Amino acid sequence: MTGHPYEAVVIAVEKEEGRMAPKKRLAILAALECFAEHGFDGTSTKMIAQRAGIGEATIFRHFPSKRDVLMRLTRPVVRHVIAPEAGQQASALIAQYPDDPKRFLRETILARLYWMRAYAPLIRIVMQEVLVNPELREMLAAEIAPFFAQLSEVVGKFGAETPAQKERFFRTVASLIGGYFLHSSVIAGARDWSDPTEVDYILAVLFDGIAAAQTRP
Amino acid sequence: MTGHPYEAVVIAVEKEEGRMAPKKRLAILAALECFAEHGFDGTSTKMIAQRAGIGEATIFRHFPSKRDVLMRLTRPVVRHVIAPEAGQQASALIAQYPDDPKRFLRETILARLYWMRAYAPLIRIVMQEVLVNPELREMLAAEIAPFFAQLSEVVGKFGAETPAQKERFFRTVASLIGGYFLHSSVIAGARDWSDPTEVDYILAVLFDGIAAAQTRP
Amino acid sequence: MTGHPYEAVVIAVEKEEGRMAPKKRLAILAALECFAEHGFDGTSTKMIAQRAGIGEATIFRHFPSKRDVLMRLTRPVVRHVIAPEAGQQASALIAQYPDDPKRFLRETILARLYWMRAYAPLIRIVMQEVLVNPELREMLAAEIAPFFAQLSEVVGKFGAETPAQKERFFRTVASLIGGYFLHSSVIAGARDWSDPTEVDYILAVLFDGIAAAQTRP
Amino acid sequence: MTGHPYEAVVIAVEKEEGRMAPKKRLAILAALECFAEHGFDGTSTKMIAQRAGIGEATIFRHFPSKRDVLMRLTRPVVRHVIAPEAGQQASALIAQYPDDPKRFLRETILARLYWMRAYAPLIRIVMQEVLVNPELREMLAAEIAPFFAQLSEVVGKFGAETPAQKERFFRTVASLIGGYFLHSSVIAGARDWSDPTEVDYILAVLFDGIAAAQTRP
DNA sequence: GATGAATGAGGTTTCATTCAT
DNA sequence: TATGAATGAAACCTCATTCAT
Repeated sequence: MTGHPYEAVVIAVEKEEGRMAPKKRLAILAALECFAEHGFDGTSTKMIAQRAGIGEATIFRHFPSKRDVLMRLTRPVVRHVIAPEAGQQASALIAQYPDDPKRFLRETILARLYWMRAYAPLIRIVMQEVLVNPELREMLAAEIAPFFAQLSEVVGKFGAETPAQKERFFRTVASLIGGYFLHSSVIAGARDWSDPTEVDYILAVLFDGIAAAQTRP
Repeated sequence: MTGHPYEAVVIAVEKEEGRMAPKKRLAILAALECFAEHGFDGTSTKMIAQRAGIGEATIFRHFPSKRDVLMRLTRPVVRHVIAPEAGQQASALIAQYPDDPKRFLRETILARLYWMRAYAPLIRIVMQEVLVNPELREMLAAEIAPFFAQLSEVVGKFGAETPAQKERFFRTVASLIGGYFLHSSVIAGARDWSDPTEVDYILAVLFDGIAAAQTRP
Repeated sequence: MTGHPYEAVVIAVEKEEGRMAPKKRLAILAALECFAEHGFDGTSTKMIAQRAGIGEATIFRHFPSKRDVLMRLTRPVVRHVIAPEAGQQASALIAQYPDDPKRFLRETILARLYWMRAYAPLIRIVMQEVLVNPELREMLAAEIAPFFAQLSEVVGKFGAETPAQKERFFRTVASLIGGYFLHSSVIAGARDWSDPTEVDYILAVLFDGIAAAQTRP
Repeated sequence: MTGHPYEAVVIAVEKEEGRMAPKKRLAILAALECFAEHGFDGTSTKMIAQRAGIGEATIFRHFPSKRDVLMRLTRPVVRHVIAPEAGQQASALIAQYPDDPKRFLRETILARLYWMRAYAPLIRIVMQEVLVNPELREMLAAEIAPFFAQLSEVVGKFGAETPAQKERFFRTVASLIGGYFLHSSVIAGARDWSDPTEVDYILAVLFDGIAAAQTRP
């Protein structure tokens, strides 16, 4: 993660597509920056090319369309970082805290948040685009499903046994994390936030209800 | 709310701007549909005009710009319906259930959801645009603030006393409602959903924690 | 046919689509000139706009695509001039020379040639495009079919009775006219040509064979 | 002519330029197919490269420009096959049928048609491009002239003595063959055609007029 | 109030071609 | 020999918006 704040994305893309041409790398980094600043529709390919210092046509040598630039950035980030790496971590954590699902949940959420922050701009764009782009929606669903499956067992320890219960469990946790992420990065991004503190609050709500959660610092 | 599913928006706008020309009404309804289907940037003024069966220029007789179409639809909905009407309801509910804040919260949330469903497409667009459109963000903040202020007292009954605690309280509730709304309208919109059932689940989580919530049907 | 050499095309298009905006007229005339000079693919919409002295976007207000410009020019010319007007003439000529099919054929061919010359550039482009553009091919086939049907009877007087014989008859005559048209306009366009003389030669070939035809002037 | 239907073109080109690199051969075959399907302007170098399974740059190692691909395919075909080989055949035929010019013409036309079919896609492209590409036009004129000169004497036997008469003679025959070729390959290509039958029809027209020709099968 | 006409600016994408390897 | 990478130029087309009627 040296050199460029989004270098991690390049690495993730390379894991997927193999070593890439230098200008393709530049294109990806520039696209990320532009998308983050102006949103997907607010970004033109010319913008990307100029920021990357490359010819506009070069983008289209490496990506068949502008839409594809977003997809090909998003998929590796989700797959290689959010999902499988998360999967590894989840396995490790399950082994580490076999009798403390609460602790396990805490660490899992914190790890997810860590990566959401690392890719914050991309996450925001995805959150926005996903409401309007079915292709992206399907891709996300496909990538996230295995992660959910893996967590299925642990979720059982919280009393969620039927698929419906599990779905609600995931929705609840995802809502709380997502809500916090948006609050802390979009609505009140200027403030200082302590992820562990907020996650502890979320967990307190989850385990003891919101009233009890207020007694936390 | 007869005639057209989004007629309610027209009524809300008329409360703000007075009786409107018939073609303006058509423009609004068409814009809502288009925005909901393709997002704000994915919608062209030509698209709106065609769906409305009016001339493209007519849109600009009634709205100074495309951006204003969205703003002038959103503001009345938020102001006249979500916020103040909600305020009235909130006052009534507070009076009605002075010693049962839990019940009060339930009714309040259900009422909010009722209106979210009535304006579903607009809500979705706003959710999407708010991430990328600061003007919209500020407008929303300004409209929602008084509503929060009004609820401030009740929130105290749940142990949220400091501003920070109140903010977290609101965030938590908003996240859970928002998450449910998206789940039930975007991700799994085809399914049959029972708002009261799901709200009861949310409340169970809020009051007793997620494990206890699983014992519900 | 005053004002502009291709004015006739505008008139034909207007018969089809109703009175047109002045800039649409300019666009059509410019498109014709450009197509004639550089072919369809060799002509850019920018070129057309510049020659017409209008904005490029104006072309697309009146025609959904560049391809459509060609189609919408070609169809009226073929329909209103080559085919039906030809049909009227054919009827008149049949009536005029009921017992002189040779004379009838002569006048018909001469009239066709007259119009081919009037729209020479368009005819050339169509001849070129038709080999590669199936849409254009189908359109032409549909427009020409009724004309052939109408001539069917006269053709019988030359001994062509079965459909196969009629088809060969048309092919033979069309080949000779087409060959002459290309020779006189593309291959040796600079020379002076006398259409009546050449048509008489063609007819001589048709009626007495090529050897006999040589005795003509 | 095994391996690939257009192999004959490769052989003709090799007669001109010597044994060629394998990828050049692939490029030629692919170019022919693409040109035939989409026309010259409708074909991109990328298309050719993809169909040939080679790199786009490889085309430019073997041909200085896209335009040259067409020219370097066309010239050998015309020079080595249509014209000189035809010349040889013509000499042989003149010797073979010194007193039967009609028979001579029949065999000559049939031989020409045989080769037109062998190079059908190229012929079609040339027919199309020649209308818009003066360079190609001049090249063709230069290649065909000697062939015409050689036939000049025989043509005299049909009564065509002055240059003007000869030119008309060639035009007439070329028109009828060209018309038949287009009819049988483009307009009604799906049907079964018997070249000898149709050539006999053409000859009947040429020698006895169209009415007499109808009595043929 | 309503709109057809018009457009400048800019969008994404394709093109034929060059060059370093 | 062969090609992946790269690109300037230009292609077609769309956009939000103005204006005369």
